[in-house]
Amino acid sequence: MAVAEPHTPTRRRALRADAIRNREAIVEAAAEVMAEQGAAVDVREIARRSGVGMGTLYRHFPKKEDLVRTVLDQDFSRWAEAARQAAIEAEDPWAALTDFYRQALSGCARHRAIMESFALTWTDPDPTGIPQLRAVLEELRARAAELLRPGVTTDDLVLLLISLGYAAQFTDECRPHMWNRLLLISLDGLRAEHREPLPES
Amino acid sequence: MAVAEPHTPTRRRALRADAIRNREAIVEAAAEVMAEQGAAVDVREIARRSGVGMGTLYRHFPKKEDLVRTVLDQDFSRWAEAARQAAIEAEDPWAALTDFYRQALSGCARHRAIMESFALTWTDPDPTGIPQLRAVLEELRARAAELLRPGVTTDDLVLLLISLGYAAQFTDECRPHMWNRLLLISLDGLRAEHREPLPES
Amino acid sequence: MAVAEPHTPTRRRALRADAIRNREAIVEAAAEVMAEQGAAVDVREIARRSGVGMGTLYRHFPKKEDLVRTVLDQDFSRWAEAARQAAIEAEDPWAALTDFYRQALSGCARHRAIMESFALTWTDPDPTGIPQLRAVLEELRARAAELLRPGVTTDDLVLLLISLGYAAQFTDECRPHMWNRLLLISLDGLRAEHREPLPES
Amino acid sequence: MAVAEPHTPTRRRALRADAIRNREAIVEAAAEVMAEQGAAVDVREIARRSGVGMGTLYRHFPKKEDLVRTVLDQDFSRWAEAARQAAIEAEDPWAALTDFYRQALSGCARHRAIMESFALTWTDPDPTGIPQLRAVLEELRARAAELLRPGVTTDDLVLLLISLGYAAQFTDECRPHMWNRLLLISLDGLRAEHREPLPES
DNA sequence: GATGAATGAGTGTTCATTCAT
DNA sequence: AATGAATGAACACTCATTCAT
Repeated sequence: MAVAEPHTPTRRRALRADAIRNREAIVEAAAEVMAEQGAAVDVREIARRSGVGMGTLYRHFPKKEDLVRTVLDQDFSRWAEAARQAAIEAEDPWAALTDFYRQALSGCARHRAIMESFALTWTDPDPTGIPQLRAVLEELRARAAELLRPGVTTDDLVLLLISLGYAAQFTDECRPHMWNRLLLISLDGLRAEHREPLPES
Repeated sequence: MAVAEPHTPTRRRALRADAIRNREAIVEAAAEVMAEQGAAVDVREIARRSGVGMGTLYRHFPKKEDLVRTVLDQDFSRWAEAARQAAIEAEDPWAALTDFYRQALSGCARHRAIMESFALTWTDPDPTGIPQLRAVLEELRARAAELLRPGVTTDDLVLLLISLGYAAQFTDECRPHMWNRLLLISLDGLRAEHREPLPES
Repeated sequence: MAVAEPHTPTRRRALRADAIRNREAIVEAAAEVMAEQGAAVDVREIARRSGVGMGTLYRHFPKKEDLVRTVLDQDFSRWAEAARQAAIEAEDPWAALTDFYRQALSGCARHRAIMESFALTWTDPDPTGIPQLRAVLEELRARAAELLRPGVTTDDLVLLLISLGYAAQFTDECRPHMWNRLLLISLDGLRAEHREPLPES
Repeated sequence: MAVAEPHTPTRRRALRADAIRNREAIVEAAAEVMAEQGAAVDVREIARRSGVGMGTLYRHFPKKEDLVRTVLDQDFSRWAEAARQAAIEAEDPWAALTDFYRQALSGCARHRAIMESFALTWTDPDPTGIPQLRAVLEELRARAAELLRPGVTTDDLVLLLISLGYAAQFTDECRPHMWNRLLLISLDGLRAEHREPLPES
């Protein structure tokens, strides 16, 4: 009697749906707290905010590190993708660069943990994280090559992002968008009209 | 004025000398370890390195925060002063600006806690800390006014310092002085030839 | 007796067959893992190995203790029965005793939980467990009475078994069958030629 | 003024005396609980019984394992030494063996953790623990060589001790000293009059 | 005044047991 | 009935701060 089968996919699905909802609640809560306070959060706080017990949290993420990584991977990717989209929608190569930074920095300003993660992933060969970002910047640099001063590397652009990201972050509360000025200044410094060679790193 | 001192002044003096020596040892040790690891250090480590007991440390600094502040005030001042000196010794206003940043960033790269402290003192009205820095940059800006693009504020210069300081710090281990390139770029962006107005913050 | 069953017997039967299969799978898996690791196992591990969910496991055994007891009862009985068989197949009373111990100890060496259980069931009036064992040893003792030193009680034989069982267990990995020597020694100590009276317990 | 010196040994001593008292209280409490319940104790229970806070416990023993080891080393040594003394005071080689076992087993009966430790130290080359014990038994065996059946090894004697120790332990509550009977039996099995060769281990 | 031992709330993590689906 | 996700009380361990000597 197939009807009585307890292993029907439908039933399974039902359970999973609930679990997935919980998992998402956990990730969402974690993302929220981590954006506010960085990665050094009490797991209990995450559990509380997501409305689940400790066990549930640990069922989905056996180590705190796993959750942190998951949130970081997700938020970092979304953030990088949003910035990439902003670049794509721009009209010209320079606007692409500008819009990319503007979008990215706006994200940095709101997410402490993303900024913290740079320190961890800077030397990390993991294809997500910095490398993902570098790839986008590499392309933007290629497209804007003629507008950029000679010798500017992709690493320069990455470091500039991180650097301004930090500024964006901690001015965000008291002086939101003050970083926009710094961005404009720095980008102007990247223009081709500046011929002075950059020092070896 | 000895009149205000109760009991035998001599004894007091002797003890005070000792106490001051201890206090200095504590601050020195704290500065050392905070430069390496930032402000989130185990107080025990500081006591150990300074060769005093926990009680002595807490007699001088009732809260960890007190010690951290003291160290920060001191190191921040020294750091700012060193940068100011570099500026003073420069030949022209632009070199003064450049040398100031170079010296300051070199300091940031080696002192984790100073970087961390920006976040704390950014909004702090305390005359030491950021305001002290701002005063110097204000002067440098005034001297270089004609070379700077219109609309550049002292706050821009302060934020640029903090921003590059962060870059300096975390590239210092793997790519020392990579921040020099970023510095050159940003400063070029500050030159008077750029006429595009900066946005309101 | 179908008369006592409420509702539709057919359905019930079907379900029960399934339930029984599950129950057996649980017990089997539990037995396996308890032999390896003792009774202090994660219940999840048992559920995993038996291929059932936690709910099913707890439906059959509301407390972990219930499952442990069930497994112990079963494995203990089988183990005792195997030893009894070895005794039955022996040629003479002394060989019966020897073979019983050899078989039993060989079982102890391979089943951690059985050894652990002695501590629990030693004082347990439950007819399975120790009493079951005692009954067999009582019979073996009776048959070998003339070969045994005066005053040897069944309890002595039971305790000897447990004692050697422990030795068997923890030498099994590094020095398998080293316990055989101890068994021979102890049994020789039980021979009738030793007339020295045993102390009151 | 040397009188004021805060680093005088006397002061140091004073503090240490207190600390040592605490340390001893911790070890004592731990030994007590571990004798009752084995090594798997809640550290909080130890802290509670010794009347100190968690921090104090962890100051003296940075890891639970450290405390467990300390207690085990101490109690094992005392226990082994007590047994050795009993052997020394005996009148003849056989009595030495008997008294050694009696004393040792009496200790086993009262100390769960010592019994547990056998499993850990059985293969441990550490000079404390089993090897210490083996050395004593080696000597007792040598002295009683002529009275022992041929082929008895020191390892046999060690394993016999552990084996009977287990029996002693779990009969101690309900049937104290029942193990005395088993000891007599086993030792009789070791006597020279038994010529049957022991199997290879 | 100096010392460093003592304190205990808080942190990451596990696991027997319950419950919604 | 079966599933496995959810629960939360423990547990080992850390560290800013206090206190007896």
